[in-house]
Amino acid sequence: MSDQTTCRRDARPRRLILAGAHRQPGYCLTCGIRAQSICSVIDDDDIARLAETAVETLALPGRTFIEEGAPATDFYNITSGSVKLFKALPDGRRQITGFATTGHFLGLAVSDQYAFGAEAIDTVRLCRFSRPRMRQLMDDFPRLERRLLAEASNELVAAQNQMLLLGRKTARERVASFLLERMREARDPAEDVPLPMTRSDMADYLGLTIETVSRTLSWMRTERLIAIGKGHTVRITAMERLEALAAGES
Amino acid sequence: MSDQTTCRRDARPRRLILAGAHRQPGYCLTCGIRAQSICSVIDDDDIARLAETAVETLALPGRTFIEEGAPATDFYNITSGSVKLFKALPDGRRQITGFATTGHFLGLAVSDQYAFGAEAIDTVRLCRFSRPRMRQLMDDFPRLERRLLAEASNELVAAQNQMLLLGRKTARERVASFLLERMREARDPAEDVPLPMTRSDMADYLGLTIETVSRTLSWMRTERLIAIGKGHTVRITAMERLEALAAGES
DNA sequence: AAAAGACATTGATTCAGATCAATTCAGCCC
DNA sequence: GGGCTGAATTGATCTGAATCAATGTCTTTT
Repeated sequence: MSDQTTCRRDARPRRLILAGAHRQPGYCLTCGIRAQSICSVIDDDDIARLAETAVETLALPGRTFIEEGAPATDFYNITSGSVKLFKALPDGRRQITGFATTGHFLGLAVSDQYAFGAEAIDTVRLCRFSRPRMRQLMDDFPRLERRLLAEASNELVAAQNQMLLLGRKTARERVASFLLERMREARDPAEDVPLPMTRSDMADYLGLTIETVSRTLSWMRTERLIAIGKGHTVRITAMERLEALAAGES
Repeated sequence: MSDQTTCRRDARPRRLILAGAHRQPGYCLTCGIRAQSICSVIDDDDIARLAETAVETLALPGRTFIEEGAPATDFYNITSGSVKLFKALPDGRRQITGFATTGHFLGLAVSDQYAFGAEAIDTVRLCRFSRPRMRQLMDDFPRLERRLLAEASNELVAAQNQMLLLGRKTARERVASFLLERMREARDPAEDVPLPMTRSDMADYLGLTIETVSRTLSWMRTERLIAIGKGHTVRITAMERLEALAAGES
């Protein structure tokens, strides 16, 4: 009976992915707790009521599943994979406003249009809700609303950090900040930081060009701050100095 | 008896400013509706319960009432006046992440430290809550939580726009975007845009220097896009061209 | 294994905006 | 009105990152 108070459920064709579907790590939709954890607000009755509210979809790498400016009809929860969020100018200039991974919510707009686009980096599993359904869910599960507020607050803090980076940091400081952010994001055992995105994505995230990103990474290598590994990874070899650089202390 | 369902209340020494205190326009704390409007979730009993939850404070121009990195003990609602929010680097470089005016909430942090500083531009009237009190309020009034989520969503959209501006727009595009934003913010009858902040604030908001801001405004004047008025105002004389410039179409 | 294409690095040059440096202007307070 | 002070403008020069241009290095395909 312990499963009755657990968020984890197996996959079925059309269902609400509460968490941990496909045996991958995930977050409870209503409380934000990791997949295997107990989630007291959800029981079998709740799950039966919710079963038909969401559609599971798959987005292949490179697929833009949210178009900037399009009518904001749906709301998404990322079940696995990672996504880049961006805004663009008419002449093609692009700013990546953030990366989102497993457990993140997308499409929370007050406006009736999406304010940003979203594109799959690798293969992404998504849980899609209609907007009225989402409203219903928030009414039925107040903890969901609290969870969304917490996530929005965190994103706001991240956005403010990014504004400081884009408005006032040098190229070296930007790249250092980015590497440390990636490290914290992907809490691997070692200090090997995975960089699954291209140089172009890094540049569009940091407000630089691909050449400057590349040059800066090379400079960091010659300065023995990092070691550039095989297959889009970087090892930080002088954490203290990199942190000082990212914080703008040099 | 119609006052029982109205948010508007007169001022008392220590009280929750629900809205419209001091006969100034304001917003209902729980529903976000303007001062004079009906707010069905608040009645006299609620008001009695809430009466002692907040402290009204005054911040004089230039006063920093939230210190970046300080323990996040309080939560604020701006009752009147305008505020600049900012982050700084150790060497003094500064990024203004936004301006907040009447009705806005500040200090909504998941972390236990403030992620940004806040300084009064003019004289600011504030309604201050302790964090536990705020949590209590959110439990008692679910609409407050919804209101905060809506505000956070809007701020997130604004933050994404600002990231695009800081990462990818030219100085001219930045200043044009800023003027239009100010115009929309202060929906005056005429096209006279008030700019109460200094050139230094504008520069720190747009990721530029004061010289570049000044030069760009002068250029816009010679190009007959704007007319610079007396006492920190600007009149937009070529809306279409300015909008095209802000959108990056030239 | 070779070819093709995308992605990444490195070099040379340019330029938008920063920095340094005077003025000029707008409030203020006697 | 006449200094006084901080803010704003304007000019001259410099520089960090962009742009232009090869070259090099992975991946995928066949």
